Amino acid sequence: MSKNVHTRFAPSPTGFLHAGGMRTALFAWLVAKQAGGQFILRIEDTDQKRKVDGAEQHIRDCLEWLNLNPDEGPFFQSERLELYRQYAGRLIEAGRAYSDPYSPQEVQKFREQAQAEKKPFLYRNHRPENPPAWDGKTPLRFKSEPKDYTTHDEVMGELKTGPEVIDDFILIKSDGFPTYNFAHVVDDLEMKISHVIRGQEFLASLPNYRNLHEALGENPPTFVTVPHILNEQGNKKLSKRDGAKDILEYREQGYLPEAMINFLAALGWNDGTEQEVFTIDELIKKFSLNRIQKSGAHFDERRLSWLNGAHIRHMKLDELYKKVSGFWPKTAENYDEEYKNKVLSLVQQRLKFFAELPELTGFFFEDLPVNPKLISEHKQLKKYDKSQLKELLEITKTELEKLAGFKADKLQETLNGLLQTTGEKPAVLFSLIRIATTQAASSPGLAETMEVLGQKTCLNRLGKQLQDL
RNA sequence: GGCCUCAUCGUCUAACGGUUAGGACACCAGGUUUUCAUCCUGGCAAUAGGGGUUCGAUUCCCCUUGAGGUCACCA
Repeated sequence: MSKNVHTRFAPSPTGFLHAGGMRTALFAWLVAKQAGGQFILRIEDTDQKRKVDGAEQHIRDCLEWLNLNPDEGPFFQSERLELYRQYAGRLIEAGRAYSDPYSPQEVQKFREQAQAEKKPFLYRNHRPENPPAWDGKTPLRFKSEPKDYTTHDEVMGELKTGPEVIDDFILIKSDGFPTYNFAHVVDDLEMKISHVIRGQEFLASLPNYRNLHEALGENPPTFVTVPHILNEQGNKKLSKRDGAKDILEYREQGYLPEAMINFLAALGWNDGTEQEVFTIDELIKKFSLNRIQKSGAHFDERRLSWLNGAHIRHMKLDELYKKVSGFWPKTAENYDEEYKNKVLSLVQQRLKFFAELPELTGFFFEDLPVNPKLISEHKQLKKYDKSQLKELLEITKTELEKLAGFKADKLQETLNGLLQTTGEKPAVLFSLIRIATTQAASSPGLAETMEVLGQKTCLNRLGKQLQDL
């Protein structure tokens, strides 16, 4: 029998989201969508000190950008304190929770002592014999029952652990807020979460969660532990302080959500075939937890960039046109849609992300100043005298002036004819014309570019180049 | 330090115990009458080390090494 699939993304609002958190959200979303289940957003704001203004909105913006919209939520743990108290009451009644009588300093001493002995710290070694009744002003501890576990994880497989990893962790802090360890278990039960999908940092705590589930008399969910994404150097888990980028920076740079999703999904997952580029629908269909990689993966921005270019190339022009609207150079505002569409069609195949658009298309919208370096540093043209270049441009100009109908195929004919009459190689003549008409280090095909620029602009620019020679 | 997890080209990865260890990114070279890009062709490049088990090991077992995580009134 299959249970209803409920997954959740449960970040704490402590800053921006990076690729690691975003991928966890994506996996949870994919699992829910694939099964026709529910994807729930839960904000884990139980640490008031670390809470950052705007972080929650940022989380929603990220999800919205990638279109991973929650079916339920957001729920806020800070608004559910009563619920955690109820569960805590159940544990106290069952004799499975007790008041922690030590001061933080005392606990710290125990910890240092354990460290000095090169042993892991276990609070339960100091478990008080007759703790006072819990008054809500001290931490409430879980009274664990250390034992062996074999825990099944959908990614990691069977995990065997001994009693030494089970400890009396804090359920409710002295400020009245629950810890993550307690709150997430309660919420996952209450929200009927079927698959708990989260990062590797929680792997070591899994047995403790099972112990808590047993104390509550509840069944654990399916555990899905996703390995970390490492930074580009590969020596650290991706983290904010280590220079990981805010995921929204990629939106600002003009990356496509579908490319980002493709990239994140393929970072640690594959479908077993040689397919590299996936649509979102394909991912929903093909995603599988048991093909998630067990080892961490390096974040490789070049791969993201390639993938984004690939997705851009696969787009229909009018669709692409809508997406790039905010990225044109300022000078493009005087030009109409038809013109910009033509320009876009010429650069579509060389666009990696939209922020490159101004650099790639600037010369379509304004006359760039003549840049003598384009000739003086050109590997062929630098060998020519100015007078020679001048002559070539003069001939070109006269030919183009005569031309009626400034179309790419006609232009190509004319340009080919010029090769004949001048006896020059394309590497010389075409480069020269291209530089004169664009003043750019690179451009789309010469004839196509000239057609879009139009006869008047081309002749005008040839004239300017001639004056400079 | 204890415990846990992981280990194939620089990177992402494929390979029922039997493959010339495959693909992709990146890089390099060539081609598509200029540049950049696309596209095509080719090239470089990996099973961390050592022991087993087996007719045969990237694959199973052990040890070593390396990497990551965890041992908070953070999540």
